[in-house]
Amino acid sequence: MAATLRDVAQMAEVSIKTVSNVINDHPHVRPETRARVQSAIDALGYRPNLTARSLRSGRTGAIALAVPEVSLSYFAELADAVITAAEKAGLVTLVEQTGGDRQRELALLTSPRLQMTDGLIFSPLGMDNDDRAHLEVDYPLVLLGERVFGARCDHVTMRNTEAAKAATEYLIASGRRRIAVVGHHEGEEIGSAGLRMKGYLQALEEAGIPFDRRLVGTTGLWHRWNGAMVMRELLASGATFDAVFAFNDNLALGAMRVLQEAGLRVPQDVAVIGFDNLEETAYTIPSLTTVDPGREWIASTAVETLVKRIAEGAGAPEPELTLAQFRIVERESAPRR
Amino acid sequence: MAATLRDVAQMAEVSIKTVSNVINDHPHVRPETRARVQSAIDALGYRPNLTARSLRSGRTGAIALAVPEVSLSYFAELADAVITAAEKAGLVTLVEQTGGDRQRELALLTSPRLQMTDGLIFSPLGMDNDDRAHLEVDYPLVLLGERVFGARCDHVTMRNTEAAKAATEYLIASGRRRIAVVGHHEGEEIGSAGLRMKGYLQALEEAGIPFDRRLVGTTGLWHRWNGAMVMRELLASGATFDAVFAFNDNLALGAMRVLQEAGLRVPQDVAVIGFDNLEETAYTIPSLTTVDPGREWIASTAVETLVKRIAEGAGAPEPELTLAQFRIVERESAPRR
DNA sequence: CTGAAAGCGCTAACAT
DNA sequence: ATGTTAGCGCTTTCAG
Repeated sequence: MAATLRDVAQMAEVSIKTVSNVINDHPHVRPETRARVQSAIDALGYRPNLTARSLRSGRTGAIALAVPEVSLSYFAELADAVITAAEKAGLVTLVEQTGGDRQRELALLTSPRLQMTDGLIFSPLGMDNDDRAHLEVDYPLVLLGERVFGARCDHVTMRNTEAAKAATEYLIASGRRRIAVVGHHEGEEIGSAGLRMKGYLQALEEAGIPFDRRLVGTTGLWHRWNGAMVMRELLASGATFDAVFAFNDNLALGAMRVLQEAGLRVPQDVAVIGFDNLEETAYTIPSLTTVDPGREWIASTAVETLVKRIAEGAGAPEPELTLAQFRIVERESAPRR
Repeated sequence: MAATLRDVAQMAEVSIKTVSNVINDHPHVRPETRARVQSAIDALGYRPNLTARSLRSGRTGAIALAVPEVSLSYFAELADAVITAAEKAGLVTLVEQTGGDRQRELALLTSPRLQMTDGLIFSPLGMDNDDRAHLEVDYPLVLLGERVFGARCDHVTMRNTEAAKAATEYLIASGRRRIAVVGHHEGEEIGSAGLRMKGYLQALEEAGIPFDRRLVGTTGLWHRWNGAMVMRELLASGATFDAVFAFNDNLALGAMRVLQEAGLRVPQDVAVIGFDNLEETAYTIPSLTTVDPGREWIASTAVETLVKRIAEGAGAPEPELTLAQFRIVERESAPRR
């Protein structure tokens, strides 16, 4: 059996309170007493029981991170960043997977499993804007992503439309005029696809380039394979284009591979720009020009925001929407000029 | 303030114990009483306090998973599998990152943060065999990976040498004779590189193919970029080969890309086989033949083993070494014939 | 500066 | 079938 405060107190011949004072670095302990207590702690190999501490203090020292799947590159890198940021704040991270399934997402929000944590960082995929009432929960919650806007909780996300517009403008500035997109979701207004499409359209319009529906590649999923498939369709359709804006890096990599397979040179014949700045995009051949949506910043800001909410308890200020800075990472697949 | 057992008991006009019985599905509760309690629970929105339950029961319902980095594909997919398996067992998973750093790995083993969990699934990278005494801890621990063998704790891992031998034999059976390897670690005997190299050498020897040192590509890190670099060196060296066995999929993908860039056809001119069976290898072009080392099985077995240990407490049977079945996944980069 | 004692919310042994 | 009660190990008033 592990040693308890009581054991230490007994051994050091002081009260339990004094031991507690020593452990929590409270002042008002005579150096001499402190030393005696400390040696008892060492002798017994005492380690405070965090569960008991949690019960008493109402804090667990853990946060939950809920994502669709950690094995998807974007979420893997997000999880890495969140875990690292949480650790710096002295918190451990408990990872939940929802599979991007609306039912599981809603269930998670009221799961007793969350009781083990002080708060939740939540990246839904299956929920939509009509579900936003479900996000009014009685524990600290920070929302990520672009499935839901206007919920009464803190929300940290990226500037999808602006970033997509900038990506498109970047291609235009480098002299491209016929820019295909890959990853469109028909009829979607919010959500990554909808918002990025909007940015693309804005950029075209401002540049006076007519929108050509034949250059739109539609695909629900955004895995590498989908990018390849969509690009095959575009090529087969006979459409001509000199650049591709893929709505994420997986799509871009799949599309790029098919372009090369078809004998088209990237970037000479077709420039390719992605979105996400996954680590591996620096090492592909050619390396991928992409939008860094500020993933690291989002992760650390989400943790900071959550930590603040946890500290505040109730009676806190209004929830905020915070947007990350993005930047275009220029690499080989789409040089600036 | 959240409702407690007491509040529910008061509202339902029963004792606290009866409420507890209802919640824990104990028998000996009259249906009528049960219904009354249940409606009080619903009315108050009562949710059991897991922290209190933990303190009382000595179980937290959480396990820890420690990996180098969740953003590395292999560990991302491992984490996905572990989290999923743990969830099936009613456990949540707390993810810790060590960065593959020996000091952090050792520190983690004695971290108070583990107090929040019932046990640990640990995949070290920086530790070596001499550190195995550190794995004798007083909580349930399941070791993964191939950095440490013979420690006094359960160990679930893959058949590295056998699988590597089988991969090499597969290439030989398909008619290849000059098989390059990518990912060698000079002088390593255990660890993924050492064990896989051993399997490669065994296969060559049994087939009567002389070992050619010029076909060995050495690289400490196993990212895609390293595979590309090593392959460039091999090609530049003038060495000739008709197949490549890469010690993991990242290396294989990097190498394959460089081969194609150099105008060599995969698999016609050079066959490529990897190791890991990452999800994305099914979707590369060409798709990658690779060794599935049994990652899913390892994850679920690790969780099962840990659950068993947790249930047993002390006075338990000897720790076991369990090895996953592997299989060769035949895809385009190295057809069977 | 230190000690005594009251709980945090729950479970389980023991009573009825 | 249901009620009473003693802690799990800690923090934290409140006294001394």
